[in-house]
Amino acid sequence: MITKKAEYAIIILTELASHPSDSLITSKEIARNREISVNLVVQLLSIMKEANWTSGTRGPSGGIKLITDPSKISLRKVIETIDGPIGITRCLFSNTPCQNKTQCSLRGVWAKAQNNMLSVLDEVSIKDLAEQAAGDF
Amino acid sequence: MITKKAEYAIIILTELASHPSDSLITSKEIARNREISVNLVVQLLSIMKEANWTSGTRGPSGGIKLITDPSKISLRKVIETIDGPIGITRCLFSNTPCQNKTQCSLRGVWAKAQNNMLSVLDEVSIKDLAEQAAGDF
DNA sequence: TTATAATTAACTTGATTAGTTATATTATAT
DNA sequence: ATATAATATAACTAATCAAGTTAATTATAA
Repeated sequence: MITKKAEYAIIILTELASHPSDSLITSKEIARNREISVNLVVQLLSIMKEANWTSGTRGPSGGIKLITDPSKISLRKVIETIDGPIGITRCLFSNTPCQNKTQCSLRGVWAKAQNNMLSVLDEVSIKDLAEQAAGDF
Repeated sequence: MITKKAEYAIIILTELASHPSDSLITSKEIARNREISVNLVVQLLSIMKEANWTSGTRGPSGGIKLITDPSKISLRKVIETIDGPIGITRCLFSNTPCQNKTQCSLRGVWAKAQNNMLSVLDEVSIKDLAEQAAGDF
C-alpha cells in the first residue's frame, strides 16, 4: 500500500514546485495551503532534505525551496523514498523465489502486475502534477 | 498489499484445480502438499465455500472439491474475496475525490496505476496457474 | 538577545496481518 | 450405535505497520 505519508510528500513537493524557484515558503504555509498537519509536513520535509530535493533556511523569513528539477522527481521515487521499497505482495520483497511451483508461477504474475503499476508512477513527475493543477484554474 | 492469505487461497485453489474433477482431497493433504498450516487451509476453505467455489464432504473418506470452473476464477476475484476491495492507496477506497487540486490530479494517477495492475490479475485464472505448474514437470 | 523557523529523534495510538486455538457439526466405516 | 475422520465457524493473540504527536535542538534575522 502506498501510504498517506508518501501522498503528502507528493503534495508538498507539488506545492513547492508551483512557486517561483528560489522563493521560500514555510512549513506552516505548506501545511495551511494543503491542509496537512504541520507536524507531518515537518517530518516529511526532513526526509526530503536528506534526499537532496529541498533545502531550508532557518530563522525568521526562512523557509523551504526546491533544489531539484521537479521534472526529474517521479512519483515512484517519492514513494520509495518515503515508504521504502514498493511491493504489492510479501513475495516480491524476498530476493529468492520459493520452491513450490505454483508459487513460482505466481511470482511472475505479481511482478508483471507490479511493473504495470510502476510504469505509470515512473512516468508521472512532480512537474506534471504542478502543471496539471495550475491548468485547473 | 495483497496478503499472504490471498496468496495461500490462490495456491489452495490451484491445488484443487490440478486434481481430477470430482475427486476429493482433504485439508490435511492440501496443507502437506503446499506447506501451509492446516489451520489456515481450513480457515480459507471456509471462505471459499461461501464464495461457492468449493464443496466439502464430511466424515471419513470426505474431502474438498472444486465446484466452479477454474478458468472462471481470476486472481483478482480470489484476492477481493479474501482481502476485500483492492486499493493501492487509501484515496481509492473513498468514493468521493477530495477538494484539493493536486490530490484530485493524483487520484487519476492512482486509478490508472491500479487499473494497469488489475488488468493482469483479471486476465490470469486459477486454471492458467494449474496448467503452468503442470507444464513445469 | 529574542522571536522565528528549520531540523531531528523518539514516542504513542490504532489498525491490520498472520497465524493459533477452541469448539461445534456432520457423515460414515466398523 | 458409536467412535472417528473430516468439515465448519468463531474468537483470540502476537507482531508489524501506518499515522500522527511531542519535544528538544540549532540557526538566523531583526
